[in-house]
Amino acid sequence: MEEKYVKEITAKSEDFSQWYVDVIIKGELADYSPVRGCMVIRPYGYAIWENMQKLLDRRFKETGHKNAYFPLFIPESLLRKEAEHIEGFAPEVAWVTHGGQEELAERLAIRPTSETIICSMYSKWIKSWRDLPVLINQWCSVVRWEKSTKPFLRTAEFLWQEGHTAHRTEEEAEEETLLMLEVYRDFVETELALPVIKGRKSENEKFAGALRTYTIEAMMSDGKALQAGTSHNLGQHFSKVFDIQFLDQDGKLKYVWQTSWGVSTRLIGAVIMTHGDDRGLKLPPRIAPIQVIIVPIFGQQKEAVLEKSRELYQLLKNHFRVELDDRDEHTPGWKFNEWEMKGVPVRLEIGPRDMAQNQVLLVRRDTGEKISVKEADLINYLSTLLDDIQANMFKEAKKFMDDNTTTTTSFEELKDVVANKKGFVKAMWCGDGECEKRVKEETGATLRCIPFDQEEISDKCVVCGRKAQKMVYFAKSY
RNA sequence: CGAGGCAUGGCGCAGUUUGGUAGCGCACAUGGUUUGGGACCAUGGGGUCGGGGGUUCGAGUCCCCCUGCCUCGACCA
Repeated sequence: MEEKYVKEITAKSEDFSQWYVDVIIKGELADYSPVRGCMVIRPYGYAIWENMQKLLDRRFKETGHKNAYFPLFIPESLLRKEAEHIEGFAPEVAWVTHGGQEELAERLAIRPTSETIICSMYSKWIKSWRDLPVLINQWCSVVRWEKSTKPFLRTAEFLWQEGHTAHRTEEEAEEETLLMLEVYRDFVETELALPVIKGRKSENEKFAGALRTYTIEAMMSDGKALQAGTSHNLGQHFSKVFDIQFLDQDGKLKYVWQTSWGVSTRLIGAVIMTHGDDRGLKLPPRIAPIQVIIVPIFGQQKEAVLEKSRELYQLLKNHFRVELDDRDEHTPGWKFNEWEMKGVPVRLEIGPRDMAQNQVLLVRRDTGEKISVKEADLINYLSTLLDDIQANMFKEAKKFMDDNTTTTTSFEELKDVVANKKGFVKAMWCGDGECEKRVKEETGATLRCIPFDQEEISDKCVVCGRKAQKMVYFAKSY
């Protein structure tokens, strides 16, 4: 960076964590609240979430899902039914013990996730093969009493969606699990411009109570991995415990096969950490609350410029998410920094010089490039430009991920890369959880996923040297 | 939850060592001049020093407890 534009934000290179917090607070995405570990999502940050919701919800509907809402409270007995599940969540469940002054006969958990309460209803609703599949999604917040928190990435309460489906056969459930993983991949890559690795979680890393967990893993610009979304094939673990049975066509009583899948407001954190720079946030046009910010440069012709900028606003508002910053109390330069900090993809400057030539000046947030465009071409140009920015942001992020992915064939090399180079490490693995644990203990990196796109790097496990089963990704993660 | 650090107008900080009744920059308000990369002048408002307790004639400053935030680790979307 040739010049330091934004004074409020700590340089990324200086202190990545502080930079991240600065971008969120100064960019007015969120703020700390009086409640430990809980943040307030401010209007600008919430608008990003709303855009994400819209784009995701459309995809859910297109794949046949319907939204519903289940209770926030889960009776303790219900939560305890599936042993593996409660064991996984026990340390982070918040409990309600009193109603008013009276102590409850049975404690109520505040949902850390809704498998149990939803399953209890499914057992009531599902009787016949004709009732299947059940394809339900819920938008809600969940609570996990986290020990250490960080805005968007890990908070005690967070917003998410959780899909819960029930199927007639194992194959159908597996198909659904993979379909939703693909929906997530498509969503984050297309709309959030976040490249991801699609794959399966190891036994150690899978969801408590799942048969198999699939994941999309993204790389943040400090080289750490972030689990961006998960899709679980729950098998029949829950249906057996919650007695979700149906009478199949062959006259036999069978347990349903289930899935669950979710993404959360953590994705906002992923967008910040993947695309942001020293000037602040950089938002992909598809989810940016403001795609084009109009900044009038008054010069000596304040009234005329103001009138023209209002005209431009009217012209553009039916095509783009656009706002006019006609505040008088700030200079143009101040506004430039402000909107760059907030990640607005395109700035439109209009001043006396542009007016004289019937044009406007567009400035790209992603590259800083300045382009003069004739007013007559503006709408077409902008729509192409926004697509271009979206594509370029994905390309940049993809390049960063590729550049920071290293292939290793020895444990020494793996340790060295994790310690000194950061990023993802590709290596062969024998499939033994003990080798996985050794990597974690000796390097701090975890097995992020077993990618669908396999490569044969070598035939030996990077840890123990035994015959390798799979190529996997290791990385330090959030 | 373990180790370390921090907490003073909205934000960033000084004042704490050697207790004496709170200051600077930015931001904010009003008026004026300005406006193509965080403008300038003038005037003005705002804090009781994270919370509680203690020592003292007197505490932002010393002692104890609590809380929150940040970093690292353990655990997790």
